[in-house]
Amino acid sequence: METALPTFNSVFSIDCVIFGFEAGELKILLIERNQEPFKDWLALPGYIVEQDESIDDAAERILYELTGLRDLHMQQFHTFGEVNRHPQGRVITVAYYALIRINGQKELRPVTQYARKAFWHPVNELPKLAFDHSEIFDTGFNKIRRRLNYQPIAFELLPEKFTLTQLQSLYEAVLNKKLDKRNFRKKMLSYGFLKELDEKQKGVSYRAAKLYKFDRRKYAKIFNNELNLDK
Amino acid sequence: METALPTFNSVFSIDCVIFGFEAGELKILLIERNQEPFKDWLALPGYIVEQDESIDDAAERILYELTGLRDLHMQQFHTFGEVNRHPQGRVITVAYYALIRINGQKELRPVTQYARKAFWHPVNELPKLAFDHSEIFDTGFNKIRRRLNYQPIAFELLPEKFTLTQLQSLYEAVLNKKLDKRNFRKKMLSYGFLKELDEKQKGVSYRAAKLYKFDRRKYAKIFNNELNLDK
DNA sequence: AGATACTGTGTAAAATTTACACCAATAAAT
DNA sequence: ATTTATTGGTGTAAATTTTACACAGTATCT
Repeated sequence: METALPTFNSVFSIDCVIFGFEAGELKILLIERNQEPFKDWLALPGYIVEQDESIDDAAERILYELTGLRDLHMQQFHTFGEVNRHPQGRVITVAYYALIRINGQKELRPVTQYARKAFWHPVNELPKLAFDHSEIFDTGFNKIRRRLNYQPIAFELLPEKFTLTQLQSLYEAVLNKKLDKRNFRKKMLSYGFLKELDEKQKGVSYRAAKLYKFDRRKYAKIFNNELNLDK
Repeated sequence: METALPTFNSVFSIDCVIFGFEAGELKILLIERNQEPFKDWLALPGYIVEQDESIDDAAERILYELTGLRDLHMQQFHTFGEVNRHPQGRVITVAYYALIRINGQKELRPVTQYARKAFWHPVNELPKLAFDHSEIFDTGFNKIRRRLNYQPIAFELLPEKFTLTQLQSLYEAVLNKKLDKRNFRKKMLSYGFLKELDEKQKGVSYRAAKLYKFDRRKYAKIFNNELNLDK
């Protein structure tokens, strides 16, 4: 395709802020860079968009190549376009987030040379990251904190079957505050999109809790009304 | 600056969704294009980012060049990166919105050749726009609709001094629904960030209403608490 | 049998949201 | 001067939602 567009030596990239939840703790996916600049630094998984792929496609591909994870539901949340954010040239990056259940089964294994390894790191006490990735992370964390209140993102972080206590501790981890147990349950159940299972938690050394499932269909009804929620 | 980055022939652009409010009606700023592709079509004001300017700076510059408007508080809301969204090559665009009081004083006058003219158009019954600008507009409109509930954007659309009825009709225009007069006033005033002036509306052929001002300082107090609003 | 650790439940008070209608004030028209 | 037209400005009661708060029940482990 011929272009009449003025251009300069410019690059689009994608950076991914991937949240996971494990042992009551919120974590984020980092890589150890194996390439200049910022070689050996910790960074968000991120790389350059190809000419023939949309940015949404690029986000999926890049995350896969750097971490081995696929099929996440990724969503863009902000674009970072300061002139000198990349030391080697002009790079504008579109940041995406996704949420995932951390699962011992899913191995984190980069399939490119650009990352030496990928691993989960608690969101608290994050080290300094390469480029402006610390800022990107902060922006992403604020975004999901807000979206937690009006999007069903919590359930992407939990196993398919979960207890109400697990759900609550996830909310507490994201919002960084304690919630009242009775009020939390009352409210969650009142929405009507949690399905109580005939099953209990296993392997705990105390009274086992009931398991619940997120009912996406029922949620959709409520969610479709969400835009005119404030009648 | 030398670069080791792989690149391709690619372009960043900015598109602006600028809302204005006039005569109880919500409007949007359009241009008539004077350049291929989509010559003579209506479009959002938008153009290409330069190498040495941040995307935020570019947004301001581009809006000025195409419409003559400056010093708006612009905010990015989404990035559009489909492969074929531009017929002449790969162009990824960052969309910004801003809100402004429409004011006969401020002339709309493009300072480049790329736009033949700029003008306000009611948001209802928008014609088909160039590129994917209709989609960009829709996304932006949904964004401000949501933000209206937690950001003081309404006041950017109104004159400095306004009546409660004007404020209400703005909310009604953005949310596209009728609100109850007494409840609306009660709630707005209860926030405490509206300052009642010793002045009344002029030039109306009926009982003049009191004028109010938005008190940004008081708002800031409330707004700083906004993140932990749900205690 | 006892210790441990978490599950699961209800109610009353407070705060917020909703629904709803009429007189007052002003300017324009007669 | 009177009437007409038009919007301004106001309160209350009912319904709903949110908040604060504590203890007995049950599974497991020793």
